[in-house]
Amino acid sequence: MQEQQTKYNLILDSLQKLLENRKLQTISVSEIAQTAGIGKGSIYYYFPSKDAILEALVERNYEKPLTTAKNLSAQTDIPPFTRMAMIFQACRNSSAEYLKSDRESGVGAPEKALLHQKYMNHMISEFKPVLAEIIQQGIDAGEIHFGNPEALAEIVLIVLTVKMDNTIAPSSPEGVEKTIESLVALLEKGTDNPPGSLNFLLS
Amino acid sequence: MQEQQTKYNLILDSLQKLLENRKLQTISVSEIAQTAGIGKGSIYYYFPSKDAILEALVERNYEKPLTTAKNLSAQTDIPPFTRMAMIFQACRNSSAEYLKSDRESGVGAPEKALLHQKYMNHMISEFKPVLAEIIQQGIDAGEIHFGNPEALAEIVLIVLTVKMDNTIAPSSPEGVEKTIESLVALLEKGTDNPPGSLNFLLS
DNA sequence: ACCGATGATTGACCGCTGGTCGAAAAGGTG
DNA sequence: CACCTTTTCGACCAGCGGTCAATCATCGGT
Repeated sequence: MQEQQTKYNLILDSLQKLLENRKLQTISVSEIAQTAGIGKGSIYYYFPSKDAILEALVERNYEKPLTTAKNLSAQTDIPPFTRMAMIFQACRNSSAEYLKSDRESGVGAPEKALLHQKYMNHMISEFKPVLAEIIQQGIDAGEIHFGNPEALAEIVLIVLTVKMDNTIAPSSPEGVEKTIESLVALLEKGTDNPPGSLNFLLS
Repeated sequence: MQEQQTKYNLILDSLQKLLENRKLQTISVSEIAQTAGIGKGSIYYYFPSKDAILEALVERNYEKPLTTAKNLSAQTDIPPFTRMAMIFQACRNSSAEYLKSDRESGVGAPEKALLHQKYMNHMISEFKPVLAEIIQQGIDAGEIHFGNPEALAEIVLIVLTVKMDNTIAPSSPEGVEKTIESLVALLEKGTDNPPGSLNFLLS
């Protein structure tokens, strides 16, 4: 019918909508069902648990930026640092989507811990190999000097993710920017690149 | 009586014990009460909610390493990098205490998200000013070259905490070590210090 | 056109939870 | 002893995540 999207996605949509101004613990499965306009039992036909709904939502949200990042790793004509910045932008955009609720509404981020932990987990583990590959290419091309590309990718992703999420050590937008600037400076100096060669600052 | 420790601490002890091989969500307040050998109602006399018990437990566990770190910031005779390493050790020891359960028992770290988030939050926000102060002293003494000591402290703490917690992007113990080694290398290079001047590797 | 099978949908239901509350015990002071 | 405050308690409550037998929809086979 007019529903080309499966009920599976309908449930995810409902949870996402509810998550915009409520914390997870206060959202009941019955409520998700009600919002989706279906019976509570149906939810357990598509998902084994409430937790699994959240997990699926996280995965769905990072699908797009992840594939663009993967495509990026093949674009060897673009300089590695530029591609790193592009991945950073892709992440920032997609994370902004689920985080705007925290910033706009007064909810803050009291206990969406599970959500945040899952987002960060997904983010770091999925993007790490892609970013490591790009760094490796940079090393091979002599544009980056560093011993362990995997570890470097992890460090960068950890700091970026934590600061962009802004749940764990929350600070003002300017504070986030300062930290990221310093990360960039550290990165440039640590990989024998001149200041300004890494340009993340487009937000 | 023989109880010199208040009931407040008794409750924290019980939660800590239960947390050693169970995830938080499966531990009920009644169970904590039972373990502590008191009535369930008494728990709500000392704590406003289940969440508050966890919060208090986190704070209690980081009390000791935090004060030693604070004392360390006054010991200006010790070189800054050495003091950084000492703080790192203090953190590692105290975090090891609450994490050993994850590593030893088969529980893994499926959903203690809240616990981990709270630990990391506490850790980073409390240690940051102390570490920043030490870095500032290092800059003043000409031993460290970096623009923004606060941001540098934050970057270091974020990476260390995330990797030591090992919940968000879990990896093998060797993987953790590799990442920390790379962080040290990045730090040394980024602050114009020779390789080996920062020595974290005593675990 | 009818049937049976298979998959999808449902809400009443269950055990249990975090949290409340009035009563009662314990403890101190005169 | 009486009196008051601080502590302790467990029965109780609304509501939770999750289950399940019953129902409904769809459709290929005859």
